[in-house]
Amino acid sequence: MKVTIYDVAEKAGVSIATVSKVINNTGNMRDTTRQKVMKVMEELNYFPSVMASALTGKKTQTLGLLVPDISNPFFSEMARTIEDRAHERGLSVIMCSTDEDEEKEKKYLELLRRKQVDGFIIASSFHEKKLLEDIKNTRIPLVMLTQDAGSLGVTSVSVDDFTGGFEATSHLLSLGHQNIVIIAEQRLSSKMRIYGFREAYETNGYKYQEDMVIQTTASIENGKKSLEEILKKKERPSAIFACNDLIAIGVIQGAREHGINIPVDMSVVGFDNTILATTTVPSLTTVAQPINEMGKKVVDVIVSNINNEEPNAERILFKPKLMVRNTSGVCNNFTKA
Amino acid sequence: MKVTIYDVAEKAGVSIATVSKVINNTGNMRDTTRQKVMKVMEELNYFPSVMASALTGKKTQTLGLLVPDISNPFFSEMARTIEDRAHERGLSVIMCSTDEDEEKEKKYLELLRRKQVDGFIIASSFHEKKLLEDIKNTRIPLVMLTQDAGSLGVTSVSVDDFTGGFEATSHLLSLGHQNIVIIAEQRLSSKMRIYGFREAYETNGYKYQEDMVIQTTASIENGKKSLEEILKKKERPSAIFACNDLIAIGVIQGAREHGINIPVDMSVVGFDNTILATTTVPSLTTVAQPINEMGKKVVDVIVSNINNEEPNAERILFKPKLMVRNTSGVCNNFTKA
DNA sequence: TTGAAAGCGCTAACAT
DNA sequence: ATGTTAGCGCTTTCAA
Repeated sequence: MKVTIYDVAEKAGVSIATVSKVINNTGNMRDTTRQKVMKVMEELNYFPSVMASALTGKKTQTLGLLVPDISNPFFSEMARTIEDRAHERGLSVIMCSTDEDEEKEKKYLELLRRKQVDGFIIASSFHEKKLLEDIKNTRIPLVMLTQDAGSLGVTSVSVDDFTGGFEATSHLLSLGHQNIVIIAEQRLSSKMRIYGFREAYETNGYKYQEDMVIQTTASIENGKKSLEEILKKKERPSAIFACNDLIAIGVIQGAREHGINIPVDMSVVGFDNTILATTTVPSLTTVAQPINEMGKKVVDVIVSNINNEEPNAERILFKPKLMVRNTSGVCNNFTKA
Repeated sequence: MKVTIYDVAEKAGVSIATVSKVINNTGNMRDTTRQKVMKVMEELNYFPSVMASALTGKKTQTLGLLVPDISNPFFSEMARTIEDRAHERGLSVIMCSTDEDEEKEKKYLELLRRKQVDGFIIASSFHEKKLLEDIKNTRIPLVMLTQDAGSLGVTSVSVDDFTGGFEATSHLLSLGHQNIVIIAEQRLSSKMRIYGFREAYETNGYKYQEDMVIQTTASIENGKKSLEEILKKKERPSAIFACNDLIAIGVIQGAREHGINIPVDMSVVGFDNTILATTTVPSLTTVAQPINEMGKKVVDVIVSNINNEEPNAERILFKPKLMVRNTSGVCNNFTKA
């Protein structure tokens, strides 16, 4: 059977209270006693049960991470840094892919609560804000990642999407592109990128119009589909700003199938700077999010929330960085199909 | 405070035993009682604590998944299907990236044991086999993924690496390549792929030599480095068989930098068929592993092990599928630098 | 410096 | 059909 604190206590000839104290490194006791107990724990190959200690009010030492899709390179790269940092801080992480599906969001949240995770990192955009409020009211630490917390009053860590969109657009404009289409997701972060686009666009004296935006969700397939839609327009744009790399790559693949030369006939810029951006050919001009720093930061924030109980709601914005590569080039005025 | 079984019992005017019975859907009771209790649970927004029930000997309903690196697309894609299937079966999964590092393997295993996971899925190749034996002796269900269980006596699910290597090689041979170099990892699966290579190679009357193999670990960077090493050889191979896509892509990138035209000057075939294979240009000829089926299977196996207690050790091999794309072409006898 | 004992939220006999 | 109660493995006063 499993070795328990009782076994250790018995073999060491002390009480379980004493053993507990050495486990938690609390209380005072003779050094020889501590040594003795430690030795026995070693011999018995004893490991305290997280379950049992959690039941007495201590932490479970596990975090819940909700992402839209762990197989999306952006999130798997993010998950990796989160995992590493969490382990450094003594926490494990349970990952859940929601597909931005309302049912799953609810189910996973509930599940993780039942498992008494010490805190949540939410990188999936929640439909039902009430669920999050509920978490907050229960005083379970909660941090938003990759998105703003809105009126929720918790801290959020994300990239400065507005600036990212602004810079991507400025880059395109500086290359002479005026007829640009944006392919965006239904997330707040995408909206901010669009605002950034708009700001840059209008500042340059052009007129932003609603129909410059196409909505979709993140996948290569959807990138292709969006391009098809774009090609049906009377006027073909000279550049496309995709709100993430997956979509951008779909566009590039679709373009190839249509014999559209990128970047000669059309420029493309993505967002995220995942592994795919450097792996595709031509390599993708994209807006980099500092994934590693963001991942680290988000666990540092949640850890401090867990320890301090003080839900100080900040908005932490990281600086995006435009990575100019080979899918963006000067506009050749190729505006007719 | 957190609402407990007592709160429910009190408000419903029954004992906690009754509440427990409705939670677990066991025992007999008047239907009206069940209804009443359920209603109260609803009203109180009550969720039973997994901690507490696990402490009484029930399952924690969580799985431990050990992979080398969750940010490697092969593993993140695998993790996604595992996660989905696990959730279908009522389990969450804690993911840990070991980097194939002995320290981390040990640490994470211990951590997960303390958290009383119901079972382990091990996709990381363990240095210290004893740790795994220990798990097995403790009767915690354990399944190997992506690798053979060796003498461990547990079930394993993997692709038929030997056949995969064989087919990749046959493909290359049929294109006229004879001077082939393999870039492999230090894992058993790579070894099997090499054996497959060897079988195909020798069957065709060629002589396999140790120096046809270069060892490295999975990353684009290492693929590049390996190519550098290869280019230092007196004779440049006409084809390279990389034991996974990441390495293959590194080779392709390196080749481009050296002005080597793929597939004209050199053919490359990878292994895994991750998203990167279709995303790179030219698209990568690679050996596909049926990631989705494997992921499903591995959780089905672990779930049945958890339920039946019977550690029936099978070796489940999935069929690989060669995906011929654009990095492999006929040999142009380009053997001198 | 050490130990006894109550309690964490739940399950599972065993009673009633 | 329902309730009483003894644990599960640990933490934490409070006493000794």
